[in-house]
Amino acid sequence: MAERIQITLPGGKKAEHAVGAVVGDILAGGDEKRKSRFTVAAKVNGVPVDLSHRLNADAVVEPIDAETPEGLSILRHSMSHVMAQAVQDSFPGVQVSIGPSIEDGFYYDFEYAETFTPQDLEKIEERMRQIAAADIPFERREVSREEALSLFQKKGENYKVELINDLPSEVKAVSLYAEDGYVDLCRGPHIPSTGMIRAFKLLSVAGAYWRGDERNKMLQRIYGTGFATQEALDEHLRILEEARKRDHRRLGRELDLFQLNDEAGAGLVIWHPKGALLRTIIEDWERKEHLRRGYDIVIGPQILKADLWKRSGHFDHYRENMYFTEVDEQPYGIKPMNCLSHMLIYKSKIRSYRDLPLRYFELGTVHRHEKAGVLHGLMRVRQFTQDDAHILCTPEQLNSEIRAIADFVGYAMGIFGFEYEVELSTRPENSIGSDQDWELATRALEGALKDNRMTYEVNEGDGAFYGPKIDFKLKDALKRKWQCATIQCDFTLPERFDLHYVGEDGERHRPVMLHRVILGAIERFVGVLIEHYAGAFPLWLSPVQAVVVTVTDKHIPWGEEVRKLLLEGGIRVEGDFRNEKLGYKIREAQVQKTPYMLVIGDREAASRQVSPRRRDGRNLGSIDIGSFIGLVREQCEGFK
RNA sequence: GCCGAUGUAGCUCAGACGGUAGAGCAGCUGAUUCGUAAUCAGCAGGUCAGCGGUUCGAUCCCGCUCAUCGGCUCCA
Repeated sequence: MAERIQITLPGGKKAEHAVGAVVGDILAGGDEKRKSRFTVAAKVNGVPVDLSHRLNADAVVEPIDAETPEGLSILRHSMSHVMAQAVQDSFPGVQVSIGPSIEDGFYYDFEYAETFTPQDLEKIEERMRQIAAADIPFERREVSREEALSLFQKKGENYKVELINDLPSEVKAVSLYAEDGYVDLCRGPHIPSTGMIRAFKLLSVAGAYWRGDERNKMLQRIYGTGFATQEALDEHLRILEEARKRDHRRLGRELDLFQLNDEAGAGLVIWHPKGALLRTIIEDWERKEHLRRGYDIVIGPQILKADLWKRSGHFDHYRENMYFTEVDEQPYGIKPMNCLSHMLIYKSKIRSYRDLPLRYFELGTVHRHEKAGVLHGLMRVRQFTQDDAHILCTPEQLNSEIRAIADFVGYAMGIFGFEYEVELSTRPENSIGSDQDWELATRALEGALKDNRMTYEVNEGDGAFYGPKIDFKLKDALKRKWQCATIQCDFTLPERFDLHYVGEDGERHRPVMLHRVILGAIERFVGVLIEHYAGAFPLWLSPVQAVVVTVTDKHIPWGEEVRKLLLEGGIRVEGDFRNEKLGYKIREAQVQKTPYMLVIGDREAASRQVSPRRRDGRNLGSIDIGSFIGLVREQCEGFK
């Protein structure tokens, strides 16, 4: 006879669960009125259990709150169960697979002969609301593997059967979750009952490989999102809408920065004047900063003989992603990376330890044959320019070089207005190179991070095949993460190209090579910048910093003169002298997110001044041209 | 590459059981000369993504291709 225990649910409601056999995991919160953490008074068998250990049957019940990440994740995961039930209720013949919570919501993967449509999603949502309204308890039951197996075999749930069969042999029992007759294989934990499900929305259907393996069958994945409260859901949907408005593909067209044209080819960016100017501003900044930090600027050719790519190992490891061509019946590879010419520069003479470190910097344009399905605006393209550098140094210099790069990244992120996170990726499965080299390189990277007192996460086995790496992920205004800077340690290429330097001892030694980028691909970085600033770039980056706006035609002569004076003063300025009302021209400049609008009317013509209006709507009153130029320069120097 | 959806004017989108298409904004022309987010009027604008098939006739139905969008896989 199972002992039964009474649990207090949020809102004071009582629920009874059997200890051991049936245990509901408790989610507190979820009640709109409760903002503070809610404590559930419940113990099961008196055993406290870590919720991360979800196979433990004697679960209990630490207070969880839907406003904490764990609580929200449990809520969403429970929603995915309810969705699965709703789908199976509405569409007979659907097989379920798995349905976890994810960063912004949840999903569940289904196999079904028909394709789910947006109308189907509404139907499923409706059924979910019914299940939620019925306030059905989630009940946990432990059964033997065999029992579970026969249950799901009988139901024809082949994916569940596969999951059970693939459990490690020492697992003797599995847990089931049931809601009023509906049973699913799951580790839990879940909310106590479906009544806590209030705020959710199904968002989209997409294909997804079973178990994430492209050799497997593709299932239909339904994505949804959910929150403890309607307000939180509304806020999330608002952020999604905001992200849509900031989409760099949309703003790129509206601000006339670039185009992606299918006549030109997929993944090939055509930069319009303003976009090209923005890029140029960034590139000029890069050159200046690299020279300041002791880098040498170099330039290599776009194509190199195929033999060279064979020697570097790219032909073996990267051929699928390379473009090839032929010149005078000789095969050539179009560069997907910039390292090779840098190696040849190093090899062009005998190097002494006194020459090291050598830092070769190239704004290198590369071509990579990315699969058609992965192309995305400026974020994933087939031709792009990296702010690439290769540093050749002695093993002893590794630490200080890596630290300097990390500092450079931090400086750059500050200048462009981003926060960032750091990840260290270690040796992958099929890597090349000796254990000793990997050890040295990994220690060097990790040591430099520690010496710089940086916090970082470790991604085991996520490094490049030739060496470990540090990745920097920047965070934009909407908290989305983007890969930008990376530092990769490489012993292989110096080996393959037989690079050496003459040491203090007069002997030949092998240098180490660091591959690194700071902003990464300029294309992607511009895309991220556009979305981060929603197109309203800081003054120093704005392709057009000011627009001269005349009130009527008779003010054009002074307007022209102002524009000329500003151009001479180094300001990126345009004139809008069209026969339109002032309000119309202000609106247009505003939509274009131009930092300054200089209104020229009777007053300004008489006093030979300008009246700047900032894009935030503030008017600065009438000031002299010289003062305005000084103002702009000062802001630009401070990267404002 | 895979699953699904989509492709109509520069942009956002209507539309016709198969009989070669519209609206707003943008553009152009004219009027207007105006003080900080949209002045009025007129005009022009389209191989309905491309190629092939079915049909008396295809932008619409079918097939292929290309591209885009949402994901998956990939990003050494």
